[in-house]
Amino acid sequence: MRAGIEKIIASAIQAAIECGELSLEEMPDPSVERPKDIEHGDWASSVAMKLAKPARMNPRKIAEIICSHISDGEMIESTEIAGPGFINFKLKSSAFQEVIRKARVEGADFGRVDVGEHKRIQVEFVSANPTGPMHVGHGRWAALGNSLCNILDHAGWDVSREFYINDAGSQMDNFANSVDARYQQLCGIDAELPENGYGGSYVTAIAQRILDAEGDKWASASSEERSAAFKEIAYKMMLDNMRELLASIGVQFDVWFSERSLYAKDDGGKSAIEKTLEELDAGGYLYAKDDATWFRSTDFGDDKDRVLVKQDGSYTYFMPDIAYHQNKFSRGFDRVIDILGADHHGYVVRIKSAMEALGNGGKLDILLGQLVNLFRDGEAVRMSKRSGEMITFEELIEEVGADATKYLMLAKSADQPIDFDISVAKKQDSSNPVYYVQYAHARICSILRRAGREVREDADLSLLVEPSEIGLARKISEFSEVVESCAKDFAPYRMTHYIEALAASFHQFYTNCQVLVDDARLADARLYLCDATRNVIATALGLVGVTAPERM
RNA sequence: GCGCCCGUGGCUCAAUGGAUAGAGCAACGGACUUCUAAUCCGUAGGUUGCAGGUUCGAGUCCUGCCGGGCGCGCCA
Repeated sequence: MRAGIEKIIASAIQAAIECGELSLEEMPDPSVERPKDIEHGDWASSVAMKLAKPARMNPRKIAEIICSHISDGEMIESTEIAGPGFINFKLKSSAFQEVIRKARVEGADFGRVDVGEHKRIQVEFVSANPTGPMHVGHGRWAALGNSLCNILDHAGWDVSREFYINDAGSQMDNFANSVDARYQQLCGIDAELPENGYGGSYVTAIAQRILDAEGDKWASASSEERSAAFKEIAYKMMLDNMRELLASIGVQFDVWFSERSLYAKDDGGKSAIEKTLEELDAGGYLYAKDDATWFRSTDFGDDKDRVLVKQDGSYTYFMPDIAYHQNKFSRGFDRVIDILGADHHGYVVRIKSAMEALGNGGKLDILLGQLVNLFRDGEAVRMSKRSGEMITFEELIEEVGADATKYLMLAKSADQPIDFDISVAKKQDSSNPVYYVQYAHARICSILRRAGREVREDADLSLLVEPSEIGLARKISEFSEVVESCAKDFAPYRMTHYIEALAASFHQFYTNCQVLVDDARLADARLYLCDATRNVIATALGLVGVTAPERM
């Protein structure tokens, strides 16, 4: 639709230039937008105001010239010049009828656009350490990443979802030793948690599961043997747990990437990390100081250089991260997105510097999300009353429900912190937008059931002339633009706002227009509109990762 | 101190540089013998933190303040 209007304006300007009424160095951007106020038409252009200076003319005069070259064609009902020089377009109702038809016929493909041009994009998100349960912040990234991927796919990208498993660092040993200590304690052996060990009750639960499955046979093994074995057992348990939890809320990953693979030697006897290090060295970005190896990230705007290989010869966490990102690009992605918590923002310049040094600058985007604070009845809570420990994402889902949790975590821009009030999120009333939009869907399904007949393909949509019918159609027509905008700005929250506006348009229509009326032709047209709306709500909710219930 | 993010009705948030700054919640007043009232309609509520600047046009961009969050390890 937008493209159509842009074309009309561009050719009108072209025509004006050709007959000498306008003189311009170059063609301007058509500057087409949706007016906020419906009084200003369906579409508007501010191009005349932008041309005032280069064309050295009064903007209203320019608007008049442009308008005189616009032929109404199939879409435009009328044009109007308003305010300082806006050109306002009113569309023919046939344009809306066409949108309604597409909205129903195209099903889950409605609103697909092609901003991605089938290029490959990878989104890495959640990537929670397998040494502890997912916290509520991870839940936000799960909701955000999943929805972003859905939207990018709808916008024509070839999307790959990835979870990076930090399974190689010293924290894994620490975790294994913590499980070991609990295991020994369960066996009646006097053992103490390592310093900085993991004290959470889930560690004891894992030890208990090992004890249940394998008995106390490990008690007599050497602590090295035990630790090595427990590391793998506990790791698998944690990973399975996360995988199941994420799958249960509809978040699936294409790739679970193990950090360990970056240490694996290839045929030439070198690991990915070693090769990345050599590549950086060949580029002249490394130097030695204080028995450590440093990366000259200040060359790329970082405020200090970063250590890659420590004095003791081991790598900093940053080193495998560079190799990992390099690996992503080696897999041929045109673009790569990391979703991280705002507490990692210091890391952004660093990793981007490394990618620039390795020739992949500009292809990496890092989406920082602000943190989630939990409340209950307006009071801040961090700890669970029951366990006395941090409230996990799993507990939150259990208490609030996956749909409401995901929706509410998605509904705010990523750079706004979220104050998530559990008691508010649990309310199933008008204060909760999740139910507002789901109710619209259920209401439509109810009408369709009541109708007792199929929606007619040949319904006469020209009978839809009431303001709330046109308003609903207009809202439906915006869908593909919202998809585009969300995809371009990596901003799924806009989709939730759109769904709420769409649901509101439907509820208004429902109040103003009886669907199942005696006039069968009118009823058919309205049923058609209902079914089209139902499809758009379901599709949009699918993009945000929330279910569209048929009954409530 | 330095860096990143944020300051918009009482509360939670919107607003690709565009027209009279919009929704929801809360408050108040209306609408169910009619397809789901988890809904709709109406009223009230604002100097967009402050001060400059750029622009035909600034909540939006730039500079400087004020206020809040987060981060500044050879931890991960």
